[in-house]
Amino acid sequence: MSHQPSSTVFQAISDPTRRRILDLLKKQEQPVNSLHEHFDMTQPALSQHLRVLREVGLVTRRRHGRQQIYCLNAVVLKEVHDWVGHYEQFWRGKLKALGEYLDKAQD
Amino acid sequence: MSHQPSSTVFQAISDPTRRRILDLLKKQEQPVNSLHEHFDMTQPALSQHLRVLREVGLVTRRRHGRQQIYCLNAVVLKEVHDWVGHYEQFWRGKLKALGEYLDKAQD
DNA sequence: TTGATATATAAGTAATCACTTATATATAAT
DNA sequence: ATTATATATAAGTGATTACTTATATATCAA
Repeated sequence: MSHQPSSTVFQAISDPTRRRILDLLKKQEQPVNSLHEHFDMTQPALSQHLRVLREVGLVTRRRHGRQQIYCLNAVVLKEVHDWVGHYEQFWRGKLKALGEYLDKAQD
Repeated sequence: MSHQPSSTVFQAISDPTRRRILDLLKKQEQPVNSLHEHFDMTQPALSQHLRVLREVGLVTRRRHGRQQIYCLNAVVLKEVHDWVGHYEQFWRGKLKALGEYLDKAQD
């Protein structure tokens, strides 16, 4: 039972705007207009990014009056964390060796 | 001298084929024809994916006779690992709480 | 040198992308 | 009811993507 990680989460976070949205929601859940202040694009453009994030489950929303409050659902990122985690050993060894080399080179 | 719009690591790993290439190179460095056996696409298509990976530094290559041996350079993934790492706390708490809830529910 | 093998690049294409403007929907305020 | 506000959807566009086939380059073998 080896399922490939679903392509969609990786694709969702491949866009810098969407990563920034997540970074903002990490600090605090907030409505669209509040998020919009941080971006140099139209409101529909932002709403489209939010839709992509919603569709992969990275954010949820709830209505508050006229506003939609967007909220991070970070657990979806676990898939990415797990995948990249399998590579950690491959750079940790190298960086450690580099550090030790540099330490010695100082003498 | 104009350079190509440099794609980020996030963009490079957004494609499932390229993630599979990295997974294969994680097990062992290998030449293009060996990688190619695992994919249902033409050799040029694979070479183009390898180029993307090279351009962001995720792989290196060295010539061995007629072959080019591709080799993982995982340290580039540290950027991704660090970014998702900042979200870890947001799912860890929730999952822990869920686990405890399920434990209690068993009684 | 000639031909085979391994890989890369070039050119073309259909699908997807990230945007835009225009418009629709839902709620709130007057 | 009418108007304003907050957000979403629709339709259109140019750029980028992931592929294809055709061709170029580099190395090896005869």
